[in-house]
Amino acid sequence: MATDRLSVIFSALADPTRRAILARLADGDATVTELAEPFDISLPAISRHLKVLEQAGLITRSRTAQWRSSSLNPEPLREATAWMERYRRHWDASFDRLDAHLRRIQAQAPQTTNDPQ
Amino acid sequence: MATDRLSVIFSALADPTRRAILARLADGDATVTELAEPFDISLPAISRHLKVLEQAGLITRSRTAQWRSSSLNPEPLREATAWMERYRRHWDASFDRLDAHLRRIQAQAPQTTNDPQ
DNA sequence: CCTACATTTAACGCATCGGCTAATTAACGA
DNA sequence: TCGTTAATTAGCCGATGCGTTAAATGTAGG
Repeated sequence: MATDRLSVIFSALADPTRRAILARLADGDATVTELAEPFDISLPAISRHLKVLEQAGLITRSRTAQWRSSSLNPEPLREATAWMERYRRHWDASFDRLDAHLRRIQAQAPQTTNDPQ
Repeated sequence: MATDRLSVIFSALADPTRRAILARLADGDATVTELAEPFDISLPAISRHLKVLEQAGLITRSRTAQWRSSSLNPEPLREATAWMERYRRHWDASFDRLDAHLRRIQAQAPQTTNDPQ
């Protein structure tokens, strides 16, 4: 069923290997072999993790000769965070004040109003 | 494998029904039957969704007579957000400035330093 | 005690996930 | 053109996820 965007993003983040890959990519682009190096799993497995991350929009990939470089695309993290932000007032007492403050400096989008997922 | 805390949290959030349940609970506690009402799925299915949410720490449950009330516990969302925040600098150009500002007003925990997952 | 109501547990089916090895594709370079 | 290296695809397997229906459990109340 996981057909909606947020489900795809959260599913992608649910795997520790994939999160570790994202962490690695935060330090710079890397090829599949480079990304596989720290792990005990096979190259095809890494390849499929990358496919999952790509489909979630969390990485983009480019090809140079026979190497496929992956780079981090954190935009979906922003989406996921945006969803969670709706609950921030429940955990952070001073959220409202801070939020208002942030919006003032940032002049962000007019606030996500009411999409239930 | 999903044995680490973040994996459990993200897995719980990966299902749209569970996210909708959380959204509902943001408006106040509810019983299993009340939570099931908007959905086309069986009560046992909802019951298991609640179990998943509970194991992720996203809800807590209390029993009054034969009713089990669920209430939102957003603390894990804070954890998940904390993980994502590490990438914020990649998507938000003005993050560093804002982050510093936030830390100044909030006097938060001394900043997550270096846990790779 | 017996019934009704709320919820969970059991047992099943089916799809997806995450791993593997083997085979294939793609590009380079001698 | 042939061999090497990089990466993906194919096919398999066991585990898990999410749904179902039927049965069991727990609690209140006549």
